[in-house]
Amino acid sequence: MGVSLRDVALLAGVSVKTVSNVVNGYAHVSAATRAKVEYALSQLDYRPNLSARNLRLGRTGVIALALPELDPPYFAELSRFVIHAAAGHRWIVVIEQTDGSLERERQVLDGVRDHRVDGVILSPVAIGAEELAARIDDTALVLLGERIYDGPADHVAIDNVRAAREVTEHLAGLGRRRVAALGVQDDPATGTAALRLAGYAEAVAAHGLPRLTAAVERYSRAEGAAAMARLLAEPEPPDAVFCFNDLLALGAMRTVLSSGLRVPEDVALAGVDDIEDGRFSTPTLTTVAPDKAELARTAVELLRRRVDGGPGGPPREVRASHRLVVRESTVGPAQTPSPA
Amino acid sequence: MGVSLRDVALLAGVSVKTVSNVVNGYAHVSAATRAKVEYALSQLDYRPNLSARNLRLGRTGVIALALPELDPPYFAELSRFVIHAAAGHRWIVVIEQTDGSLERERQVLDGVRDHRVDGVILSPVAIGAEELAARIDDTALVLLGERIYDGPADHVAIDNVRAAREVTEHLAGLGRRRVAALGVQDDPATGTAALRLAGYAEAVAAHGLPRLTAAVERYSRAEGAAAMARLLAEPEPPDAVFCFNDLLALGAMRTVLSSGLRVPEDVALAGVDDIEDGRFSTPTLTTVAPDKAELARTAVELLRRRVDGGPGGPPREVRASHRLVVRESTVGPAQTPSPA
DNA sequence: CTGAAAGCGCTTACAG
DNA sequence: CTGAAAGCGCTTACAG
Repeated sequence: MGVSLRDVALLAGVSVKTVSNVVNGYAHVSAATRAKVEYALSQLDYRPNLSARNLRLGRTGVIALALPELDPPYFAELSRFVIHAAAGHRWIVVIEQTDGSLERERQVLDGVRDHRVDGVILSPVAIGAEELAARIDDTALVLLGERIYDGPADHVAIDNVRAAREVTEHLAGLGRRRVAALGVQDDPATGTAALRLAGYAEAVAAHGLPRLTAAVERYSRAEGAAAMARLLAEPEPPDAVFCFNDLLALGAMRTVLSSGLRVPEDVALAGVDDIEDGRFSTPTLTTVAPDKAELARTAVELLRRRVDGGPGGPPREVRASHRLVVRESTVGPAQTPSPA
Repeated sequence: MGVSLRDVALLAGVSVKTVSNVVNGYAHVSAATRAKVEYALSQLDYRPNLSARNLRLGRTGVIALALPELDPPYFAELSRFVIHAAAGHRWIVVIEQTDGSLERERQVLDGVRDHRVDGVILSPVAIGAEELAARIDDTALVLLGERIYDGPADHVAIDNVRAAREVTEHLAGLGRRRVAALGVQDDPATGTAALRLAGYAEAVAAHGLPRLTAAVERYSRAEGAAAMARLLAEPEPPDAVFCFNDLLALGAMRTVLSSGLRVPEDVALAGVDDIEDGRFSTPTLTTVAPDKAELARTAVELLRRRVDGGPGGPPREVRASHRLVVRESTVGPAQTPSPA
């Protein structure tokens, strides 16, 4: 192996403890001793062995971020923020892709008991609140997403119902009379689709508008495109569509445009997530932007509390902020730079 | 802490060594002993402490995947494959975002010496071959990307010159007479832009076509859009553009469409990377698809060799395969499903 | 086939 | 302010 504390101690003519003190920046080391040790440290180019330190300290310095998949833009963007936030706590982040499988989600949770990671930030898909409650005795865990609210672990999410209501109201406020909701799913009451549908329903009811919905299996461009095609095929197609995420909206946009209709003139479109793609689509996409940095920071801080403080009180439900970002897909081109 | 080998040994009435043998699946354990041990193991729900095992074994079970950023779709998609490939070697993957900073790249490389990770898969931006050679004495390292060829470490990439030639030839073969290259940069001879420009130059020269180029600072949609605007503003604009990656191409597409021109009728567009976005843009995007799974698998295997085998011979230069995927942005709609 | 013991490198009471 | 020693949990020669 490499250079150990013992090697440094030998060279500096002090004890291992003293070297450890210097390395860890403890006070109460005489200037002379410190100088000797620091000289030896640099002379030998000492690097602490993190495996040893972690064994001693009973931690790993690693946390897991478990997502269904990494490549949907929303998850990739969120991951970036989580990695940054974790670095601030001297944690490195292992990305675990669960593919939404129950078995994989269980494995990730086991990572804590295997001393593989100090804690887990999980965006659950398959695992239920009951099983979670049963298996996370001492597992530091923070939940993300819309799957489990008021569950057995800390949870951070935006206010989905309010966000959905706001987008729908924006659409209605533009004078649209047939505002559809695209992305309905047969999920539990606290699922993403259910919450966004609830917010949509509140808004259309308040405006006395009809309720139009299109269901999907997955939140992908392809499903968004197909669902939009079904909406357009109806006798009275919508003049605005609130898509439950940006990917669906981008797929829907493709369908609208390729059927010769215009966005937003014929159909206004809005999504959720504020992924980068929507800023560069033609037209650019109106969306709900969750504060991803805040989401990430909060999740990491909650995890830090659990790791440091043991059990530490009942699970916390935290709301992160969001804002409506209005772009061309609902209000038309503003000052789009017209090339040539 | 939790349950240790010693606790299991006590309960089973055997030595720690024997429990370790059973846990690690060594042969030569009598059936009776094995049964006793396994009973105790499950009774106590034993979990090996990976920190301890790693300290003893001198490894961490973690590798780093260091990329400039995670959210460009190409990197997100590639990461997913790397994580899968690494799992096959019982490695978990820490994603390190370097932001292209030299300091961050150095830190990541230090991770090996800190016993934080067993090895690093790095897509370098700032660090040069010379510095790399100087600092990677015993660091297991595999390079990705186009920045460093024939450097001091193993390297995997597709054949960029050939790929660029193939796309350009596809464009020329369609009868386009003014094929531009979008994405030129002032980078070293082995940089992405230089290699793709070389392939492009070979092809246009072979077809007796003029050489038209547009430079960019970064490979983003925004820069692609801006560079395309400059090309369209020229007296004789191109009728086809080979964009050095898909993001640039998607940006360019936005510019072409919003200036009232058609893709591919007026301007054919092609990119590189085969990111998912290009499969759902309007029109869908012709591109060079690197075999990302092969890239990832090869990188992980090379790393495994270095970690297991010590130095193990001179650096290897490996080519991963790619293929041209022809879509609407060069040949027009084929059987696009026309809704309603 | 199984056991007793050493040691990986670190941190931390406990003395002095 | 500094040192000698124990111990985190594991694996591995070395015996028997």
